[in-house]
Amino acid sequence: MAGAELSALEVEAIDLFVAATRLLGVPRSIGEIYGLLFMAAEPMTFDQLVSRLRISKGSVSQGLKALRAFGAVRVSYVPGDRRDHYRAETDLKSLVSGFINGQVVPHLENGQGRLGRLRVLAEGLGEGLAPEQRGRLEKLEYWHHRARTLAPLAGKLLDLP
Amino acid sequence: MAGAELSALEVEAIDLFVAATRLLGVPRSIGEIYGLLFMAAEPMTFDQLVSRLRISKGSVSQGLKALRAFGAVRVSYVPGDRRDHYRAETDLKSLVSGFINGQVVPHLENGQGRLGRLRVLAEGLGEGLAPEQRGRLEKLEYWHHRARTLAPLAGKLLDLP
DNA sequence: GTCCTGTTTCATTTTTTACTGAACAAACTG
DNA sequence: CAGTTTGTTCAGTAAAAAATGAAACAGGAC
Repeated sequence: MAGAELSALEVEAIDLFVAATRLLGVPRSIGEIYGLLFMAAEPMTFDQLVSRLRISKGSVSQGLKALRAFGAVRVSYVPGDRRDHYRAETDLKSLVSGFINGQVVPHLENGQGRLGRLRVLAEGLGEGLAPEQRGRLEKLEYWHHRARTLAPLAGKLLDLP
Repeated sequence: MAGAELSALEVEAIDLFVAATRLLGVPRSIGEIYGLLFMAAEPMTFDQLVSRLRISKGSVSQGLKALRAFGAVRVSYVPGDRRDHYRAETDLKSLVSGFINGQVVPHLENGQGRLGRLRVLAEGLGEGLAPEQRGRLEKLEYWHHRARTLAPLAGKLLDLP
């Protein structure tokens, strides 16, 4: 019933990606799934992930959903098999762009709303707003603009140097 | 005993920075502290932060420690006052560099170690390593190299466009 | 020295987040 | 069609992270 033990190589690779999830603030199980797929010589099925990683179906389902959402795993068609087979996307540019679009851009967008409200409050205060505060609000607008223009370029950046 | 209520402007600014902490994966209290300092017309003391934000001394102490660690707050000297006065650093380049150096670079450094172990394991396998796996390991080395060379440039990037 | 004042530390509690597993749905099979 | 396989959802639970507050500490002031 249980899948094969993980090899030392797989364990080490998974460990590396699990460490990366800390930095990125995504759940550990996502790192486990991506790590195993990354080292796999060929695409793996849902139940292989469950049995080899020994995590629940729920976690695998949620994890794959998230990974698909930002393009970090792809589904391969395998003739004669009804199950989906998953493989890791390994193009760095795609991964970075996917992450930015999935995790960062949405935040920037509702930052838009917050900034708007802040601007309204500031206008309401008129002279009640200290010059320092006015300057800070300008900084914020500038930061936000910076982030919004640079975010889409993050992937492309990897081409240049 | 309690500090003045937060103004609507302050609440909104704090809210914005608290939202940012989610994205960056740092504790909420750090966003509150930075947000309040950011909107403050002048530097604030430890106990002002405690009483106006109504969070514990422990949180303020830890939060300021972290913020100082990556250069997001500075301590101002105020003549005749024994207390430290804190102000927000608002130079975007400094903030970005500080964050990268504090949160990202350490991760990259111990990624170094993990990669080394992975390399050793791979060599031990010799022909037991599938060509796909060999390719993946090369990708990893490349990614890591990329990250290490680009990380220090992140701040400078903000000069250009 | 003792007494303040300002800050840090850390064991405990609270809150948040991620994981589990069983029930469910959809799609295929014979 | 009934039965099976494949994958999803979600309420409950477990684990991790953050906040609290009391105690300890540092360094002036007296």
